[in-house]
Amino acid sequence: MGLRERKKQATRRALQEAAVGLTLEHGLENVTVEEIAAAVDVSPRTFFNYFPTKEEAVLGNAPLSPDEESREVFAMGGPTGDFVNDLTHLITASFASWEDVTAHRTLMRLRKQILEKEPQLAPRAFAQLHGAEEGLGRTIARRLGSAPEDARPQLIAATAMSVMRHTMKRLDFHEGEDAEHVRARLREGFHHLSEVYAPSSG
Amino acid sequence: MGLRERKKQATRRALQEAAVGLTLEHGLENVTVEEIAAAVDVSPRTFFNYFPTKEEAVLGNAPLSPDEESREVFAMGGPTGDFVNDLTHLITASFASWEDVTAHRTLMRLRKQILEKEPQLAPRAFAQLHGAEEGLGRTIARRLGSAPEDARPQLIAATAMSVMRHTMKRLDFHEGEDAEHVRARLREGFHHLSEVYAPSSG
DNA sequence: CGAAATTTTGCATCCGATGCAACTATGAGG
DNA sequence: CCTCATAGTTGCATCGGATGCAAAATTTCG
Repeated sequence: MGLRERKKQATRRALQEAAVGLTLEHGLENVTVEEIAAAVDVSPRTFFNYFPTKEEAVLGNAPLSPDEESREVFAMGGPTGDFVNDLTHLITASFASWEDVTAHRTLMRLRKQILEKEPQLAPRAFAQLHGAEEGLGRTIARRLGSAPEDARPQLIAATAMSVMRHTMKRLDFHEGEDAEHVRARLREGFHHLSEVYAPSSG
Repeated sequence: MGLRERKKQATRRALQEAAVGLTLEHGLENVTVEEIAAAVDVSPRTFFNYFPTKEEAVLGNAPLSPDEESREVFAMGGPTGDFVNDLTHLITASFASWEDVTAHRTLMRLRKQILEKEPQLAPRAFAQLHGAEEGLGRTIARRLGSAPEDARPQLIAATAMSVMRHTMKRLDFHEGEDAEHVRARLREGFHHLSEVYAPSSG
């Protein structure tokens, strides 16, 4: 990787960290793009060459869609044959590089703190998960062999994302949390659902 | 109701309709607050006396939380004794006045069209449901007698909101859709979930 | 009618965001 | 090393959303 590319990565990272740090310190509304840019010693205009909005610098914008191979495996009935368990594999495959997430645990933790302090940002954070929802529904439809007008796959995708969201909310991004750990938590969540929503369980 | 109050309601309604109409016609980004205000023959500044943001005029801001009595009934094990069925009652009670919703079917339909055409607005629309989630979780916790550290009520609330969202997406806001109709659709949704997430159903 | 309360409005201002053109740094080839 | 092409940075102008404030205008009520 050349000098040019390295500098870009460094600037990007620095802007994210400045955005996160300043937001935690003063609150999102009391931090201007001008300040963030100044902290990194870059012009305000450059900030917008890296991030389309201030919020995106604060929250990050992980792409969040399972790779083609994982989708194919899931659609064909794998990897284990158990629907719920396979679903947890598909979901965790969404983190294009889970190592990346764990490598930046500190940043993730700070972002979690921000989300707790600034509820206005929550919708924007959901938008990422929601973006993946439709595609997830299509993959589920393939596995189930559903007719196109069957609404169930989308429903399953929507609730699965809820479980994912619920699970992520309780992650603390420390060492122990690898993909298998997350899958275990997801399985727990799905299990709770099957208990609660079973007929006459109240 | 005095003249003053009536005029306010009229202005509010007119602004919403102008916002919705212009947005459908030209797209959200191509409609300015100035234009919306001009269409209602009101100063731009006045627009912001009614709505804090342009988006809120377009999407509306129904409060969306069940009334105290409905929460109490649910927490105490009613109204039917079946958990899932009672949950559908609690959720539909969230529409402080369902009549209001049905009375403005046209506006609701237009908003639905907007949400399909302008995906950027979806997160903001979810925010309303998300706002109700935590409170719903607490009510569920009361009914289940859960310990405070039990995460299940929040999980149930989150997925219930997903089912609600999924259901609302398929409403078309015509005459037949009263609260009981919606509850039936919700029950269907919950039923699908119990089937799918049941152990070894793949 | 006239005073009090409430709304509307204009004005100034801030800040996020975008397009554009000039400038600067990097990378590749002779 | 120098030069050119390319990519990235910067300043500038501009737009539009949003807010605070104080001066009109309007409704309410005595």
